[in-house]
Amino acid sequence: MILSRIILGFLALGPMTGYDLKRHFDSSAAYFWSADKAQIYRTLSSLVADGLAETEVVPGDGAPDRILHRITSAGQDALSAWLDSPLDRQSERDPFLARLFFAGDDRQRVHQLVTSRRGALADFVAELEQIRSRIPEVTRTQDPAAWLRVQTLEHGIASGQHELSWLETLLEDVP
Amino acid sequence: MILSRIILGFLALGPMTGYDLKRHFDSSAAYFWSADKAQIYRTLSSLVADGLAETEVVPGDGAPDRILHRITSAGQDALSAWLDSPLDRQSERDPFLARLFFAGDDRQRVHQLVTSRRGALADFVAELEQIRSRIPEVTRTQDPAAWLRVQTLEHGIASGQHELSWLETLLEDVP
DNA sequence: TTGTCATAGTAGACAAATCTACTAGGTGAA
DNA sequence: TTCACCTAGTAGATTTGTCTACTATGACAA
Repeated sequence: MILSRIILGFLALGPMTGYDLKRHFDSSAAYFWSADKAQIYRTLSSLVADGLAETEVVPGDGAPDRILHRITSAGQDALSAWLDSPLDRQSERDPFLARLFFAGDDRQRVHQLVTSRRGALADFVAELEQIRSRIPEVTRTQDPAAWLRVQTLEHGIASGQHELSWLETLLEDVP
Repeated sequence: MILSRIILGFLALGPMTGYDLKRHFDSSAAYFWSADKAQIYRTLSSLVADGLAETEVVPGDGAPDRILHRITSAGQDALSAWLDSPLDRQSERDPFLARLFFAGDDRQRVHQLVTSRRGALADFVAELEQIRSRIPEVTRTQDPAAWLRVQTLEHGIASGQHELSWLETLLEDVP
């Protein structure tokens, strides 16, 4: 499934441990995917079982061993196949919109809901901007892959801001 | 979980069958939630088991019976409790952004990916606009609950258009 | 008249996601 | 020096989600 392909995508950027991957999901990938720790480790195991990744144990003297995962050439092929496969219809799922849809005619409830979403979203956008600020400037010609990653991040920021401004107009209409 | 609350939200608008719910998920709820048919029926059973909904069998002479589900007062309470409970942190998941992030420096691949997303998204937005066009105009003072549902739909349309225009600029940059 | 679509619901298998709770050592602060 | 947090990984249970395949009937079109 998709999580395994995303993990392959990260492994293609360099070998890493389950813990490294978890940090990626919580930072650079936060605006397009999330993953549970247990799920990451389980998926790594299945990638190794399928020959799409291989492991190398880096002994941590005293500290727990690090299990580095490296993408294999079969893994590269699987990643490419995924990237080139047709997009299946996206099922949009937005828990906030779901609530708002049913919030009904209770002005107070709507106000509270919108305000708390605004707070959470503002925090999220701020986090993305933090991540953005730590990435050095690149042009498309210099490093197309890095440039593309920045584009997706900036889109995440822009669409967050777009929703924020919608929330503002909602709050004006429901004072 | 959330699906059960969304179903309660629909039942609060009027009693309906599993089939009715499936149609709602495929139309009016399409921009904020999707649900599998089997999942809907299973969730309905658990709502009844928990006393949050009750059933009434409407015999279809010849045709299969319709099992109408009606929200109970305990169900109303559960719905209210959900609407007023704190929003948990939203985990954004976007399979298209996930692919784009890893599409790397293959210009052709990026172009193809963006183009096909544009096609699918344009179709989706067109569907939402179709749904919008079938809803009569309401002002907030006339019917606040209906007005709010229209607002969420219009936000779905607007954010779709926002992404579409981003895809356009991407295509200009990656010709 | 055969086929397809819409209605209405059931059953089972399987895959994926989440939650909780562990082991185990290192670092830094109150 | 206790407590919390970070690193690194494992184990198990449970919940959700998805897919496939069924039973039935009515309506409509080729």
